[in-house]
Amino acid sequence: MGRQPCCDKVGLKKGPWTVEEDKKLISFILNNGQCCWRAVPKLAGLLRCGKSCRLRWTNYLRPDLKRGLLSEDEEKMVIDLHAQLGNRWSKIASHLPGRTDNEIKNHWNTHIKKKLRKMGIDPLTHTPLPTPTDQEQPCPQQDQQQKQISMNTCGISEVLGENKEMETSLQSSSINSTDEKEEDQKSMEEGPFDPSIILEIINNGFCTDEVPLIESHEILIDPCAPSLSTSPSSSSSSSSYYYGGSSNYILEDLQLPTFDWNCEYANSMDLWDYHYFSCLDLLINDDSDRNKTVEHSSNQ
DNA sequence: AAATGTGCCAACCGCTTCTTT
DNA sequence: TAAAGAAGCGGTTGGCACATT
Repeated sequence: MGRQPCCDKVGLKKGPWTVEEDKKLISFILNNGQCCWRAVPKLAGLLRCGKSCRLRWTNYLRPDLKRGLLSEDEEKMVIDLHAQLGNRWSKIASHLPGRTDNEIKNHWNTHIKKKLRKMGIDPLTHTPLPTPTDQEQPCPQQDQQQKQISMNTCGISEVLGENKEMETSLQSSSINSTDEKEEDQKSMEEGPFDPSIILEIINNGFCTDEVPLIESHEILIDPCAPSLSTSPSSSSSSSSYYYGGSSNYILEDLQLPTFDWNCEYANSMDLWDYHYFSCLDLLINDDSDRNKTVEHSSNQ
């Protein structure tokens, strides 16, 4: 069967977005909401493919995005989720409000992977990387039983993390619905994650003193709990990272209302003027990266 | 100061999944 | 039920900024 790639059409622009294009896209979506991405470029007056518009919006322009590096807690969560779900970045992102799959994927590839390798853990399988000593010392069965106990009580990130107060185990936090249960079950069956590595890691010398074992009954399941950093005051010191940053402005500075745009709302001129000009001002004035993009684009 | 290497991330590409007809 | 189209997803790349030699 096969289809023509949507961006192969002659005359469509590629590459970094300009401020003008951003303005058009923001303006269009604020007025019309998100619908039918294929039609968006035409209706918004953009020489982009719908896919490109969707990506730009979801990964950069969306007002509910958090900017800046992932906090420690978020990182731990990503590690745990990755252990369960593998490279399903969108699933992982869905557990981290304000974060995009692209962002998490990038962070994984540039930071977490290295971190894990450095600690002797294979980021792909979440198992210890093979070492000569591993081969020499096969695990006695007794240890296996002990590992089995640990499997149910401890997430890998708790071992890896420097922060000692991991609030919940991933295994509880991610299971919110029947679908997810099934999915997670599937992931556990197929997935590479074998929590029994925890003891091996410990035996290899990783911060044994700092790893409290949590009994399964101690794990709190609160699907309604506020997610990390949903408000500036909701998380620990790490929140200042997001909100104190100089150039990562979009989410906070836009001060947009709960993100559920619809035409009626967006057509309110008062709101529109306020948000529109906030957007434009920020897009044009406040971010070095943005200017970078503009310069870059204008040089092309 | 210039050349080279490395890190990072926005954006693209193409495949998969979902929805509609 | 199958085909076609739209949207979503994950892997990869291009290019800029910064560090190192």
